Amino acid sequence: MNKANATSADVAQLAGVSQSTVSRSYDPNSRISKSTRQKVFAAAEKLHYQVNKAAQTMINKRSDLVGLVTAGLGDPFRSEFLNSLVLAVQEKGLRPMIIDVTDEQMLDQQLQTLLQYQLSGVIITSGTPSEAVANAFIARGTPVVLVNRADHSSEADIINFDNEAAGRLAAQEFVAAGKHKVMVVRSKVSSYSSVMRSNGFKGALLEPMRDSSIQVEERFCELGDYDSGIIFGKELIASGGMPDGIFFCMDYIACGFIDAIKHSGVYSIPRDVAIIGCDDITIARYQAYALTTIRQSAKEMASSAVSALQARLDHPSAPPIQQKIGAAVIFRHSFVPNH
Amino acid sequence: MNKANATSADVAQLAGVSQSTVSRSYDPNSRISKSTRQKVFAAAEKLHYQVNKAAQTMINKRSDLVGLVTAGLGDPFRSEFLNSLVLAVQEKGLRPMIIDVTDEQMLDQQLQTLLQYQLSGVIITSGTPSEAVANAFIARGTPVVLVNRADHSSEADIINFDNEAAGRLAAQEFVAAGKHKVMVVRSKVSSYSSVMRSNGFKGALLEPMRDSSIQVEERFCELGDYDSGIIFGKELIASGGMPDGIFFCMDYIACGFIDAIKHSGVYSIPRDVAIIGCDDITIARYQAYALTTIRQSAKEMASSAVSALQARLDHPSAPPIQQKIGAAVIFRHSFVPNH
DNA sequence: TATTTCTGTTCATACGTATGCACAGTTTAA
DNA sequence: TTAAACTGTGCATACGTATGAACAGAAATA
Repeated sequence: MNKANATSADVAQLAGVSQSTVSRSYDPNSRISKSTRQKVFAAAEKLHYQVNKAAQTMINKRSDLVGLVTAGLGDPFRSEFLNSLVLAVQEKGLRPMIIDVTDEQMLDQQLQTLLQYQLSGVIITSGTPSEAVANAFIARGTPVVLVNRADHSSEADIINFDNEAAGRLAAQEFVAAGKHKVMVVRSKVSSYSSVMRSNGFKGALLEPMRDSSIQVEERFCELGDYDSGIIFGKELIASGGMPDGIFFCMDYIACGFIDAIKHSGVYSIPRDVAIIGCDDITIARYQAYALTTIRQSAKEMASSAVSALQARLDHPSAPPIQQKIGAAVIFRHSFVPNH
Repeated sequence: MNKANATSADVAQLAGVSQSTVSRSYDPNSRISKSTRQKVFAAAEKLHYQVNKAAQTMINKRSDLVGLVTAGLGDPFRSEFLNSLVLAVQEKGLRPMIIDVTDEQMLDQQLQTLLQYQLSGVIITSGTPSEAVANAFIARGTPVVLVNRADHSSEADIINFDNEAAGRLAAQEFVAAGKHKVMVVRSKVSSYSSVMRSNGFKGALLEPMRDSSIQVEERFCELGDYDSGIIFGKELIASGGMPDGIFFCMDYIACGFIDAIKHSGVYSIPRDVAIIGCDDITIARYQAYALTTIRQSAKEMASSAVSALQARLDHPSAPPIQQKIGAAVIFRHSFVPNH
């Protein structure tokens, strides 16, 4: 059994036909008699024949491999998203190849070796330092899908969560709940998504038509992670001036903030300060956080991205697509609307 | 620029040498004059030449692709581990290809198509219904590394977290702290890891030499996730008989339990009941949980697995390796040792 | 019946790389 | 000085598949 794999030639010999007939048997549009096809399939089964993708790739110039470019999969939303991407890719009969470009030092080298594989397509997720990556693949004629990225220049298909709408929704909830002083918090390191969310939030509160008895302020924390949320919370408690509503551009930060508040014991959530996050990461629903948040559906984003790629493979010269994925409020304990 | 990739023949022509000379230029053990090599590299750079992996694979019978077989990457430990695996694989100049076999229905089909790629190796992680997967690859002569799996029969290399030691460590801590009545909790669905952890825990407490004034009981919850921990906690609170120490075979369950306890307000952690988890997932350190736990180093596991694979590639016929990765207690708030 | 269309198959070749073999030129050994 | 060893390069081929072209026979058309 520890033999080399059976080839189509082996199958051909066993079935008593030519190699080309074997190959054509697997093409549904080919003119092959039923009896011959049966013979071929029987022989193939007996030999456990599996097509050699490497050989196939040489001819098709396509490997059915899809590159999923990401900057780490440490944080929960990213890994959920990647999980959904993997499943969606698999469902289409393609194979996901992960490319982690966390280490920017290695980016160039990574990119070089990546071009060696004849990828069918590349899906680039947010946070990636990827202008270069995208361009390199587009130059080679490999389809590229950008997810949650600012880039507009390219010929790539683009899938974006409706970040502005997310911010707007949060703002509307605070207004409807009669809040007087609200804050929006994002990380100093400006990611496209966070900036748009913050803009959406501020924009909705600064609309000229609105009688603005509501006060809004933008604040920053160091990074977009849990620890930054803790630090931000401690500082805000110490400095005073706690608002009655805060919109965090990332759930992660919100969770850190909540822990800081609870630990201090000074304020109560949502009575003194109501909190809305964004993304709906897994732990947002945990009782310790019970975070009201704007959901970004990882599943929906992923399946849209893969569908876009599939469409591009089917129609390589179609005009680029640009698609927005809707936002929705998920109510939990950290903010409760007036009913 | 939207051209087909340059081939070694193109490089050869530009450099004024033969294709075989180009190929040999990239082999450090080949006899090539310095001047020729320089000419070749210069030409290659000018044409942005990158070797075609598909063609290379046909000759080498190796794609440098490593299959990472996993059952979903939803839960935090799994995704951390996968993250480490991806990085470790990339570091060796190999490429990670994810294979998610969550859907057992598709397993067979997945497996079939997988064999089409000439994978250099396969790393199979726990929870995978993978006896079949492993055997299929071994039969084809593809190296297989099993991580945290019970399988012993095969010719694969095996990397295991020292699950028994983890359980033992937890038990020893409870003994040293003078606990009287302890529990070990795992999911009904018996995974290899959980069973071994539980056995290690019970074994350490039932040693014949020990003067056993300590009472130990094993309990089960439905699944190995957060929600099961919540349910388990509620039931235990309702039924009474709260022990003074609980070892959870998975951090995940422990987090759910902690939330259930806090929500009920009846007991205090760690005063009434001390808690030790296992794995050290990301959120274990969050203030909401501050979980004392037995760390399973994802990084260490991953780099060991990849190193084992690398060794196997270098020496295909070496005897199978079996390696244990050590456990260590991480102290946080849910259990504080007497000092 | 002669011609055309259709069906089912085989032949031959291309994809891009690595490598055994042959060979010419150069250096070392005898 | 002649033989032997070594160095650097090119030629030819194999890897396994897909596909255009050719072709033989059957069926349909004129």
